[in-house]
Amino acid sequence: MLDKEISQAVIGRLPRYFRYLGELKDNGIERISSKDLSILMKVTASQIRQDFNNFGGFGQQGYGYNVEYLHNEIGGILGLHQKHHLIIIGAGNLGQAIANYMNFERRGFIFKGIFDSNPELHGKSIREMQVQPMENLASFIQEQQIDIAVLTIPKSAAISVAEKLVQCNIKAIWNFAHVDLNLPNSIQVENVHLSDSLMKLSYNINRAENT
Amino acid sequence: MLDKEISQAVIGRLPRYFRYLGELKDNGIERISSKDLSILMKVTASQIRQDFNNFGGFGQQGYGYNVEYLHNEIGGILGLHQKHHLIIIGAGNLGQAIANYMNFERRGFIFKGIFDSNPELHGKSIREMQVQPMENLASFIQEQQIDIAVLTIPKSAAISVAEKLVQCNIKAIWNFAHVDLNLPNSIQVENVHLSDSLMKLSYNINRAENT
DNA sequence: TAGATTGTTAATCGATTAACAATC
DNA sequence: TAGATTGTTAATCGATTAACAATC
Repeated sequence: MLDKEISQAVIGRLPRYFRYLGELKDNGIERISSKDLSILMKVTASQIRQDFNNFGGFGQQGYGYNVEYLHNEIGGILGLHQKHHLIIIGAGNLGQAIANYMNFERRGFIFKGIFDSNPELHGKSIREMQVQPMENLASFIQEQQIDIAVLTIPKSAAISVAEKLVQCNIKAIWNFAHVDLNLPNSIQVENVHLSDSLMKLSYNINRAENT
Repeated sequence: MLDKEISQAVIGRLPRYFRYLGELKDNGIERISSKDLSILMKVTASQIRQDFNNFGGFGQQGYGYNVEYLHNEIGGILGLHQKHHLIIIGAGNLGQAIANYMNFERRGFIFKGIFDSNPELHGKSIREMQVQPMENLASFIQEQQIDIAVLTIPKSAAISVAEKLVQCNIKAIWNFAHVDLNLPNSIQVENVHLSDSLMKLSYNINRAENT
């Protein structure tokens, strides 16, 4: 991978390509042209070819793209060929949901532990893991070589916990708290702001009704 | 609201403005200039003014913007002054988490019911609501005037359920299933694809390590 | 009034789409 | 070979930023 910077617009589309290619592969489709894929995905064939060519030529003139090969390449670009160790901080409903929804394991995201500041939850078993107190956090991250922390705690706690995670040399934070984390650029942050998403939906309902 | 179409890029930023303005308001700040807000939010002042002026002039030269007024206006644009009735379909971990994480109520999204196809869950109580069988869906939507359905079911079920919802005249679907729903344009769909989000994070971890 | 800051037009930048020569 | 389809350059479109006159 060269260092020519890929735009986040392109990155944002890669998981969707990955998903469609996975489905094609599961259906036994061997090859597909950018044109056919564009019809399936409702985007332009131009965009598909431009996107892929950010990472090199995956296709063949007159043939198209080999589905399995391309699927695998995009998986690699997305970093899915490496294993990532992750922990969940916040054992409330959302934290438990994510722990249990570990379809992610299939993609190399290994659930290693769950933490909460509430003593009542300590020792409670979630997916064969006992909820740990926050005091264990630093040593656990180091010992278990944790890459990713999932933040499913209220925003009041999120900022200070995030700073603590940075000190523990975490690589990335998957942030479900409804607050912006201002962390060093070396820490990767991906936000899932559910209420923002719901408000967008609300806007679009409104707009549809008033036109 | 006029019909000059606002780009989704702008809409996507509104909830964040709304959040910051809410916090300023809670902190007793009365007014703010686009410049100060731009520093706080780490965007350009130009963008802020352009964004707001899509909806009309909310500020005053030489003064800036009144925080409370602007907060309220943006809330209105986002449709938060109306009440929305929502149901959750899929009473698994994620569905339960969303039902319980009903901070949303504060914004006018009223949780009215939860459904699941699994008979073992029927009657189970979630936030004082009993899980209902799918057979009740159509009549319930009509009687309770449900606007929004939250889909927290596996993708295998999501497409057929979504089609059923369309027949029931639902207005909008908040889709957590990892599949694209191809529905009529009159139905508003907002996707939350958690695994896409995690893959983006994975890409950025990778990129940070290889540069 | 003078200073501050908006609303808005113009300039720039980046992303998407179209076109086509290269080539399988 | 002829047809198909990529990789890539050029053209277009849209979004962001800069600039500044209007005005509080």
